[in-house]
Amino acid sequence: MTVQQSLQDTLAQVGRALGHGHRLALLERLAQGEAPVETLASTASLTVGNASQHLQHLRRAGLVTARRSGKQRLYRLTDERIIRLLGLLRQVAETNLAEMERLLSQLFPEEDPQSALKPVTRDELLAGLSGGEVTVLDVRPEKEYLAGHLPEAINIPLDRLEGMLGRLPRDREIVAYCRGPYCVLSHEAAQRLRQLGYRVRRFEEGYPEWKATGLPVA
Amino acid sequence: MTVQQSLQDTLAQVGRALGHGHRLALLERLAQGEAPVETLASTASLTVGNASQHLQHLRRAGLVTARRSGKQRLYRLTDERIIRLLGLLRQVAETNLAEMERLLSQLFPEEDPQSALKPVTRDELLAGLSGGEVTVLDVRPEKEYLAGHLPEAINIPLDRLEGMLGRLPRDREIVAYCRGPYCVLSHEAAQRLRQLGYRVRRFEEGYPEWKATGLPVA
DNA sequence: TTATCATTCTATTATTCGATAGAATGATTG
DNA sequence: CAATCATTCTATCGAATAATAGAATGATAA
Repeated sequence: MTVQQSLQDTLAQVGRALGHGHRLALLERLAQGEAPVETLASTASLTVGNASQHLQHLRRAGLVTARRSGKQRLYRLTDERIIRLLGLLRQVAETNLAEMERLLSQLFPEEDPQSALKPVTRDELLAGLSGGEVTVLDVRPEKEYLAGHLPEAINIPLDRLEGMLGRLPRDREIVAYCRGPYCVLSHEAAQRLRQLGYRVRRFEEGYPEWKATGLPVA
Repeated sequence: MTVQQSLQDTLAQVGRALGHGHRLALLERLAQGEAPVETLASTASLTVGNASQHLQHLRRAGLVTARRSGKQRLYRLTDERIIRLLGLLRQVAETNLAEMERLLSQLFPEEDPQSALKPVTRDELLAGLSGGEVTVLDVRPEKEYLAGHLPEAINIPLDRLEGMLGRLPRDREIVAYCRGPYCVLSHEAAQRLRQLGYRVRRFEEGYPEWKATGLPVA
């Protein structure tokens, strides 16, 4: 076994860590911020034991680390670059696998590229923000909002949407975002708000991607 | 099984494709340019049958495609982004896994960051090129050189180094590059040339990374 | 100190994956 | 059309991986 091969095997260990849906789900949740095993397990619909094992796997691959806090153990991503890695994985999959296209059209049925409802790109959002023309809406749970959010974003968790309409402007364009490109919270929110007469589009990325590119967060 | 889970499983398929040393070796060779199965098998030290199976795996994950040419089947990467993906994987592994550090210090023993021999970064090379101060040396096999190389690079395959010294300047700084960050050809060349009195350092990346960032190639 | 709680560790079992050898395919050459 | 060549496909076996349940750890709270 040459050094070259050992290097490749070590790299492969990182690749293998990305090679299971449950681990990707855990990473996606961790991209929102650190969390204890139980939270991670429940958002990924896993038993605690199983989640723990997958987290060990991720830890050995250097993708996550943990710190103690009371009797909990809080996991977090070791590195901002892991979010970029996941983003690239998505891009490569989207452009090269027909299966991805099929699944995405299921997830976001009416967002074909011709539609006026197609998601807002990062550049469009930045332009709208600096021009002061848009209101930014964060529809994630309050806990995730508090751990970090886009500048000047208003937080209305999806399940309290109807009760907090007062905080949204009727006359301005609203851009809703949530956890990431495949998160449906902002999509759902945009649909419901449109029915009520608001002008809303969803952001095509999420909070983690925004943060990972070095843009300001609050 | 929700759509979200299917998406994650599909992404995981791409991750899993990166999760085996042999497949990473195949991808690395493919990053130099398209090649038939036999070439790929021999550079990765695999039997043709085994290489073929791994290539099918990569194909299903959307990372490679093939075209016929005569009775050969030429494989290539589907996407420039795959090179960026591999680069990120490396970066994440290097910063988070102690094992990587250990292996790299074995591969490049005298290149500690304090040394004057530490590799040339992309920015340094670009500066040297535009200033016309450096000679660029490509030590890959001629075939790979002909498939694409850095602008104004001189090709001297490592195994013909001593016979072609006449093409190298004695008074200018020489920057040697090869297949990628973990390729030892340029390292080996630099060592041998230094013994002969040339001023040589190696480029910290390789041809594929140069090309993938959109820099000009010949 | 004991009890409790979050988490990890340790089998166990079922499933998937990787390597090999040999047959099958399918394009090209004589 | 037969022979050859590059590659893929199929079947098999051994190795690695994933899920589960239950025991063990180790920090905190009573």
